[in-house]
Amino acid sequence: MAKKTSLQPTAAELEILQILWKNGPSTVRFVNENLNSKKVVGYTTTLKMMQIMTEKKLLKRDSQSRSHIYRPAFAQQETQGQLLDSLLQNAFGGSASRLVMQALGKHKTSKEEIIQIRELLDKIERGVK
Amino acid sequence: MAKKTSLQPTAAELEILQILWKNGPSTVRFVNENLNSKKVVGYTTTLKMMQIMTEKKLLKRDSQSRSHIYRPAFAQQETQGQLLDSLLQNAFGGSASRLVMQALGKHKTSKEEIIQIRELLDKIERGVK
DNA sequence: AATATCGTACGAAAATATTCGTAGTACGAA
DNA sequence: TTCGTACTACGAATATTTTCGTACGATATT
Repeated sequence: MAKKTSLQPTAAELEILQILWKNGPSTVRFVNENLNSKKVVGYTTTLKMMQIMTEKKLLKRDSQSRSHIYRPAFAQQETQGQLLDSLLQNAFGGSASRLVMQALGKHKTSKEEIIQIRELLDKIERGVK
Repeated sequence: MAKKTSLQPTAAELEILQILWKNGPSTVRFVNENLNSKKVVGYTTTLKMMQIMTEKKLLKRDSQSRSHIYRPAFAQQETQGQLLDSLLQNAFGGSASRLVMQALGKHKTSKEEIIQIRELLDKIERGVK
C-alpha cells in the first residue's frame, strides 16, 4: 500500500477529531463513550481508528500511562482550512464568495455573528486582515 | 449490501460532475478526455463511474443514440449546498459563521464580492432572506 | 464484404476505509 | 496470590470506492 501523505481526514476521523478539539487530550475510552452518544460503535473500533490516525499523523499520543492520551496533531482551524480548500476546489470551482453566500443563505445566522462577519469584511477592505 | 440513498458524491464523482456542470450534457468520451487533461484515467474507468453514478441517481442519461449523453441529476447549487452542510457538520460543528469567517479570511475577496456579501447580510438582518 | 474503430456492459481486481474479534498484559480488589 | 477488569496490539472480515480487462455489438473505412 502506498504511503498516505495527505492530511485529509475522512468523515469518521473527523468525528473523533471533533471530540478531541472540543474536550482536549483524551483517552480512547472517553472518545468512544462520546461517540456512542451518537451511534453505536465498538471500543476496539474506536481504538483501531485512533491508532491508524496516529500512524497517519493526524493524532499524537502520550503512552506514558497505561491508558494512552491522544490529541490532534493539527489545530481545528488548520484542518478546517484544508477541508474548506478542498470543498472550494472540488465543488465551488474555487469561488470563495459563492461558497460564503451559499453558507450564509442556507443557515440562520445570529445578530452577533453577522456583526462579527461585518467587522471581518471591514478589515479585509482596509487591507488589514 | 445496503441501498445507497445518499446523494453525497465522492471526490472522483465530483470531478465528473464539475465537467458536466461546466460543459452541459456530454458523452463519456468527452468527459474522459476532459479528465485526462488533469490526470490519466482509462476510458472504461470513466464509463464505469458514470454508469454507477447513473445507478445512484447522480446522473441521468439519454440512451437514444449509440453514444449515450449524460447530464447531472442535480443542479450545481443544490449539490454544493449538500456538501456545505456536510462540511459544516463534520468539521465546523455546525457553526456556519465560523465557516464563513474562515473562508473569508483565507482567500482574497474582491471589492464587488464584499459588497455582495454585505447586501446579503443586510437582507438576513431584515429577516427577508 | 472484411477489418478496424468506437461504444456499452459487466465482472472483478486493487485501493481505501470501517468494523470487530481475539490474544495478551497490567493493575486493583478480594 | 488469584480473579476480574481495563487496556493495547494486531489480524482479518466487511464495506466502499476506484480502476481496468474482456466480451461483444454497431458503425465506419477500405
